[in-house]
Amino acid sequence: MNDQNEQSNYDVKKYRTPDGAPADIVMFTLTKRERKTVTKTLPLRELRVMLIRRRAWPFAGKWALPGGFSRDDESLYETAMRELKEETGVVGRHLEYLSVYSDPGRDPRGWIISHAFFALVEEEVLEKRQAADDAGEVGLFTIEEALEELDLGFDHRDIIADAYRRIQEKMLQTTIARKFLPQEFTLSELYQVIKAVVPDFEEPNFIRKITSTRSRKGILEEVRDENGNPVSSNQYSQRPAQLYRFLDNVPRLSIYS
Amino acid sequence: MNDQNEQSNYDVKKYRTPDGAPADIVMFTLTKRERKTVTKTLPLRELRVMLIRRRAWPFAGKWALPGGFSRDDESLYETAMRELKEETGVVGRHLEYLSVYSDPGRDPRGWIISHAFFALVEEEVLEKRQAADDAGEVGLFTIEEALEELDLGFDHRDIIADAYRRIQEKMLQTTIARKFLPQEFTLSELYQVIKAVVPDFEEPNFIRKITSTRSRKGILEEVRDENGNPVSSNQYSQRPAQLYRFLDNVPRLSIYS
DNA sequence: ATAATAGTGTCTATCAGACATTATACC
DNA sequence: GGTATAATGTCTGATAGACACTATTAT
Repeated sequence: MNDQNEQSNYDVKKYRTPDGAPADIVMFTLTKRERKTVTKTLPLRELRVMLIRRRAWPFAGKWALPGGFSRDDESLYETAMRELKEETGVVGRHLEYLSVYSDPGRDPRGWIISHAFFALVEEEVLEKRQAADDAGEVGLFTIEEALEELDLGFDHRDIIADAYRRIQEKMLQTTIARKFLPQEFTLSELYQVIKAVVPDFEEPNFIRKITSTRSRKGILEEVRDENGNPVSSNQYSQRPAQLYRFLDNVPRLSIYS
Repeated sequence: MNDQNEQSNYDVKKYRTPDGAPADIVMFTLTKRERKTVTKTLPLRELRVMLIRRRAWPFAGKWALPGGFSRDDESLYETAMRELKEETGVVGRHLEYLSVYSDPGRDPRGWIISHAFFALVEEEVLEKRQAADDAGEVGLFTIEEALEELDLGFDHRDIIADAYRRIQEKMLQTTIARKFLPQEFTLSELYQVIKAVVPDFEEPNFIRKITSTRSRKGILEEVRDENGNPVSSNQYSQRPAQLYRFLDNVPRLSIYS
């Protein structure tokens, strides 16, 4: 029998092995800022990324993504969930795998292969959390700040750039907008959320397209009360606006049809 | 000074580290089979996955994805390129990252975090290669065989299922169809390639849509000779068919517009 | 002539895109 | 009444979807 066919002959330490496999999390949130105007109006929404200031070597003092090393009893998804909770206090939000970062030399601590995730969180969840800890060590930055102004540790600028591209794509092709909205929302709110993530999205006939084109049936439904009457809200506008909620249907997109 | 701020105090071996970070490759190819008919006709095209029969423990004798461990002087993408070449003889084809597989216990050799890639290769490249090595050890299987009939090693069934979903999505949303086609091709060939990967794709007006809708301008262009006359081919049909080539434009897709 | 695949005509309903207009509130 | 946002009307041209029809070759 071939001696490679025996477990007892297998030596897991024959070659050098990685020094760690962390999960790093790009946590996106939409901040809402009240606007002081004469009449009711939508708050300003801005896409922001959470960063923490590093205390330890390497890159001590620099801003970087929250994250930490995976353990041998958990999947990387579980690592990301755990670190998200430990480092930022956020629990159970949308968390999705992005990519792996493995260029030799990317981490001065050794051979460290990092797995990036991105999370989407409503601002309210963060506000509770932030009050609870050391304010100077956690920051919410706009994408422009994170990508152009800050000097980030590791290759985290690349990771954030990739995550931004991914979230823009998903914002247009899926219904992840729901992660930044309450259960029931107006179409202006939805439009504003999309534009906050994809600034060059323009759709003058947005309301009509989303409400009355056959090909988009199944994305949204009107909210109705127990008598079947449409429910509207005038929280953000003079004239009340119809409330909608997301359904689970996402049309299949194709460049060929 | 905080003692965590010194490189000299950093111990990379304080915690258990992974026993390896392999790259596994889901190599897709479209096999072409001549059909014996009275007249000229397109060959049958079928999507297939390359598997190798394992020689060593674990899962010796079972079919599994080609792949191998990453080294500390290369990125995982480079690992995948190298393994693709070493294990299958294929060089320089489309190779793209898929996802990470890290469930505890997924590999009996230890704590091994696997990185799946997928590759797209024309059949011709494989044919040259296959003749050159031990025929029994390499196989090309249809997706149905790989997912339903074979008993694969590791979690490779899940990986193939994920890769299949991904390639179906990309086939409709990008121009990766070009990876399975010659530089210049007819619209029937393109349609056939799409259907080989996404069997339920149906578009009766395919030719008209791709050639004469404004919103799809920039995907394809007609091949023309030095005098500007359209070039056609009758390799696969009685009546010659116009040849096309891909351009670099891919329209941005959105469920909202 | 016949068969086979490539490609166009044609018709209706739907959709896109651009503006104008009306509707419903608060002030 | 004035103002702000929500929603609809309306018009033109483009597209979708279905089916019939014509075109170009090999045999």
